[in-house]
Parts: sequence; structure tokens; C-alpha cells
Amino acid sequence: MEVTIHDIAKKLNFSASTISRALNNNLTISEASRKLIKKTAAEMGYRPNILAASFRTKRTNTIGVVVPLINRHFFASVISGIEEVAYKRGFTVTISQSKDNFEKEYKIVHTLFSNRVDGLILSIGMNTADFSHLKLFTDRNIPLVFFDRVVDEIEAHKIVIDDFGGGYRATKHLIKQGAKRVAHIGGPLNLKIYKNRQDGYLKAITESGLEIEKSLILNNSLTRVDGTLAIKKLMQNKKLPDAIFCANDTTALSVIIYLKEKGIKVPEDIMVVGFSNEPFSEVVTPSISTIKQPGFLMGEKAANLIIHQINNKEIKPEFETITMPTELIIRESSRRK
Amino acid sequence: MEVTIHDIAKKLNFSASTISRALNNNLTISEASRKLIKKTAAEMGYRPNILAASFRTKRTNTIGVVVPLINRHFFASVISGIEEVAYKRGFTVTISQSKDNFEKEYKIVHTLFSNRVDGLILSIGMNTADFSHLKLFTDRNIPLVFFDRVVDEIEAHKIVIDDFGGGYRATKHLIKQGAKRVAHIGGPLNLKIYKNRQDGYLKAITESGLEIEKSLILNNSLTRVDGTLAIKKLMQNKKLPDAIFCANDTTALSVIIYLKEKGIKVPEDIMVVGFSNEPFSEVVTPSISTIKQPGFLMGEKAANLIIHQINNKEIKPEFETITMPTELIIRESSRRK
DNA sequence: ATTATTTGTGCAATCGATTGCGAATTTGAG
DNA sequence: CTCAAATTCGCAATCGATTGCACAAATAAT
Repeated sequence: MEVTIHDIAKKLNFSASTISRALNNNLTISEASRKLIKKTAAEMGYRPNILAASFRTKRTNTIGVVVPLINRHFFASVISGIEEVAYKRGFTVTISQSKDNFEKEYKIVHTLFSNRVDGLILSIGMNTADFSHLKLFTDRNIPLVFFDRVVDEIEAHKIVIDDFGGGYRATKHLIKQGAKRVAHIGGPLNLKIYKNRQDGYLKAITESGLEIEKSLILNNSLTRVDGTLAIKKLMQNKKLPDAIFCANDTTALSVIIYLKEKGIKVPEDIMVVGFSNEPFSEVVTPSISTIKQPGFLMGEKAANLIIHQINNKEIKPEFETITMPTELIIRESSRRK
Repeated sequence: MEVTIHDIAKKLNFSASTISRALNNNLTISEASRKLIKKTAAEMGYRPNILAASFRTKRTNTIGVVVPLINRHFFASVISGIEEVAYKRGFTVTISQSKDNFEKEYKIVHTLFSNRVDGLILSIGMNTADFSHLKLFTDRNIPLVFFDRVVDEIEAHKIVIDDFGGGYRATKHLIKQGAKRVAHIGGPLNLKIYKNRQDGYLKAITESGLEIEKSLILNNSLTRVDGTLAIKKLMQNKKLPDAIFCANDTTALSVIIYLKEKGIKVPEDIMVVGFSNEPFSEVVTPSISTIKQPGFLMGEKAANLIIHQINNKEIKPEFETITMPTELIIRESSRRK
């Protein structure tokens, strides 16, 4: 049987209340008693029953995290950052993946709510358009932090990366390297992040006095297969692009592999820039220029933010949207000189 | 305020016990009452307080998972598999990373124990030699499942991959392609998995009538940096190897990049095979031959095993070690014809 | 019609820790 | 030495759901 505070109380002729207070460093207990109690608690192998405490205090010291896919490098990095901070600050992290499936996301969020997580960090699914499940949290003032794929309609802390700036700089870079006809393979525009990347691209184009050509802009779900389809389509244009900005590295990879097969040289004939800095981007040939996203930092930030909210529930927070800087990494796929 | 079973009881003139039983589909409650109770519970927006239930029943429906690193593709895949199954079967998953740091692993395991997880799935850290923290679980008969990096000294279900077979087949393949002097860059031998890969390598060498040359075998911690150091050292040998079997893909990558820099051709001059099938292995140039590990499947298996144990705690399980098959993927880095 | 079963519910204890309030003891000021 | 203030601690209620046992009502058996 496990040792409880009552066992300790009996042994020391204290009441259970005193034991509880002593163990929680309550100042109303004298230094002497506190020391004695802690010592014997340790000796007796006491382990607090967290369930009982959570039940009583309505705090679980648990943070729920929902991401679309765990085994995607960016998300894994964010999780890693969250876990690191949470652990240090005495929180446990519960992780689920929605697989970009609304049904699953809906159920996960309900489960986390039922499990009384103290806060929720999430990146919304690709197809999520209904946000009623998140109201479970907002309505009850349970801290909620979005990252990467955020929801405009809901007031909460949001941590995003500078997608617009990333798209802008990637495109600008291509133009500076001599590109005259920059194509873009983007993601679904209902997601802000892809919209922003695309807007950055458009801004760079117009700002440079180039023309926006609709035939050079395609949108899909950015998988390997979709990437190949997109580049095929692009190459059927009468006037070919001389550079392509892809909204993720996976697509950039598809493009590069396809062009290599066709004997078209990257970057000499067509330059390519991706987005996200996947691990493979550095090591493929040619290595892929890309936009680096600080996933781990985002995770740390998200965790710190939500823990701060959890510990200060009485004061209503000023919700802020934090934009993390991105960095253009220039590699072989876009280096001409 | 949240609705409790007492509120429902008052409204329907039942006792709380009846409500509880009805909601749990207890057969002693008549069909009629059960339906009525469930209906009104739903109408009143009742949500069971899982904390209270867990506290009472001592079951949390939570599985703890500890891996060395979350953002490593193999581990992320395993986690993904675990999460998938657990979710379907009504369990929540709590994930932590030890970062191969014993201190952290120790504390994590204690935390998970204190949090009363129903079971623990873990892959041990590189430097873990003391297993007292795991006794928390085994002593109390709390289900424990190891995967990949398992612990011989502890009785539990274990899910491993066929490291020996993988190392054997990788090496055999190199020999079949014409290699006469196959080097090996392996991991720390206190970890079974690396020992087994190396043993597979040794078996293949001797079986083929070749000689084991100690100068061609190096062991390190298999990072990018260590890989580079290792290949440098190998290349200082008087008689150079004509093939290298690396215990992971990261090392294989280091080797390939280094050789490329030095103008040594892969696979013409030296062939390379890695292990794990990281995402980058398929797309680097030359693409890396490797051993594929079924991470997702392992995760599924681990989750099913532990849930079965959790649900059948009364019967003592026959502990088994499940060996998952590996697959040799032949790519450019080792193809000579 | 009477007794024996079965079926459906309620009572009340319980899980272990927390906490408001009040009581007892000690300390300090005058 | 007396009385007020400060310090230290215990009582008992509480959180919400579960469950063994007892009891009442309904049904079946004789």
C-alpha cells in the first residue's frame, strides 16, 4: 500500500492538514516541524497522490498539445521545445496528432478538455473550418495558444512565423539572382500561412517591376506527388519559368528531382527555393535554398506563454500575436554566381 | 459550474449511484432508466469528471512514452503509431524525451509514475546503466514495454528490430557487390542494438571467408560530427576499405559528404550502406542504401501490447520479445553494376 | 395465497489531499 | 505579571465518482 499523509500524521502525531501544509511549504508551519515532516515523509517513501491533489485543486499540471502530424520535422521540433520547457517548469505534456482530419481533431480536443488539461497548445488542421470545439476552452477561460496554423476568429495568444517575410525574401532573392519569371507552387489558401507566403511572393514580384503571371502560380496540398504534378504542369507553359518558389521543401524536392530527370539544370536553367528547412534540404544535390523556421524556439515560447497564463488566470491577458523571424538559407539550388 | 451526477440525480429523482451505473452501462440498471439518464445527461451538458473517476478507480487511461529524442524520424514514427492505437482504444498518451540524459530519464520516469500512468513504453537512453527507476513500475506490476533500445536485465515485453539480421544483410550485400574490405562504423556497444548490428556485420564477414580487420571497425556515438571524424580516421589506414557499413544513416551521410569532398567516388571507389532509412537517405546524391525499420508498426504493436496488459492485469503475462523484420533497401550508394 | 427469486435502486463509505476557520499556544509589550 | 498579538496547528467539510451491501418491489414457483 502507498503511504499517505495520514500515515505520516499518525506517526508524528500531527494532523493530516499539517503534513499537507508542510509538504507544500506553507509558511504557517514552523520551520522545525516542516523539516521533520519532510524528512520522515522521505524516509517512509511517501509519494503524493497527484490524482487526489488534482481532483481537489482542479489543476492537473498538464498541457495538451495537438499537431497535424508528429513525425514531421517542424512539428517534432516544436513539440521538443514545448516538452523541454514544460518539463522544467513541472508540467506534463500530452501530445496528439490530428492527421489533418477534422473529426479526429474535434475528438482529441474534447478528450483533452475532459482530461482537464490546464492549457492547450495547437496548430489547426488543414480542413478545420469550424471552431466550436475550441470554444470549450475559450468559454471557460482555459488558456489556449495557437502556433503556426492559427485561427483568426479566436482570441488567444498566437505564435506564427513571418510567412509573408519569408515568401517575400525568398522571391526577392531569386529575382536578385537574375530570375525574370518566378513561378510559385503554394499550399491551400484557406490556411493563413500559405496565403501569407504567397502574398510575400506577389509583393516581391510587383515591387521588382515584374509581372504576375497566373499561369505560373499553382496551389495544391504540397505533398511529394502533388509537387511532381505541379512541376509537370508548369513545364507545359509556353514560356517557361526560370525560378520557382515552393511553399515547402517537399515540393521543392519533387521539383528538383523531376527537373533532374528531364535533364534541366538546377540552378542554371531553373532556380528553386523551398520553405521549412527540412533535414533533407541541406543534403540533397543540389542542396535546397529554403526558409528556416525556428520550430524549437516556437515551442519554447508557446510553452512559456501558456504556463504564464495558467499561473495567472485571474488577470485577463492582453492577447498578442508573436511573429518569429525566419531566415533565408541560400544553398546550391538558387546560387548562380 | 459543471454538471455532476448529483445534479442529474436530483433532477430525475434517482440516486447518484444509479446515474453513475447507468452512464457506465451497468447491467443492473433497467434499460428504460438507462436511456432516460443518458438522454438527460446529454441535455444538461454533463461531462464526467475524469479526475474524480481516476482518483477513485486508480486508473488514468494514460500511457507514458519516453524516447531519447522526439524529433528523430524513427522515434517520431513510433510515437505516431502508439498515439494512433492508444487514441482508438480510449487512452491518452503522454510523451517525454530523455535526450539520452540519464538524470532526465530518471526524473521523467518518476514523474510518470507519480502521475499514475497505467503503463509505460520506453526506449532507454544511451548512457543508462542503472535501472532502479524502472523498478518503480516492475515492482508494482505496472505494465512496461520496451522498444528498440531494450533492457535485458528487466522482464517485460520487448519489441526490437532484427538488428543482427539487418547488419548481416547489409554487409552481405556489400560483399556480393564485390567488396573485399568492408569497414564498419558502429554505435556504443553497451547498447544491444548496436552490438547486434555489429555482430551481424562480423558474421557476414567471416561467413564469406573474408578477414576481420580491427582497424576497419570504429565505434562512436553516431552523430554527424563523429561520422566525419570516423571516416577521416578510416582513410588514414594503409589499406583503404572498399565499402563501409554504418550503423545509422547520419553516419553514412557524413561519410558520403566527406568522400565527395575528397573526390572519392561512391559507390565506384567505396560503397556505403546506412541504417534506419531516414527521410533524407532516399533523396541525397547518391541515395543511401539502408535498412528500413518499421517504426510506425512498432509503435502500434507496443501500444496494443501494453493496453492488453493494462486490461488484463490479473493474469501474469508471458513476456515475449518481438522481433520486427527489417528490409534492405538498395540504392545508389552501394549499387555497382 | 404464501414463499422464494430475481431485478432495480439507494445508502453510505471511500479514494487522498486541500483549506477556511477557529482554537491553543507562544511571544512580546507595557 | 497581565493582556494582546502573533504564531502554530487541528477539525471537518469538500472535491465527484464508484461500489459493496442491503433493501424493496416485482415476478416466479409451489
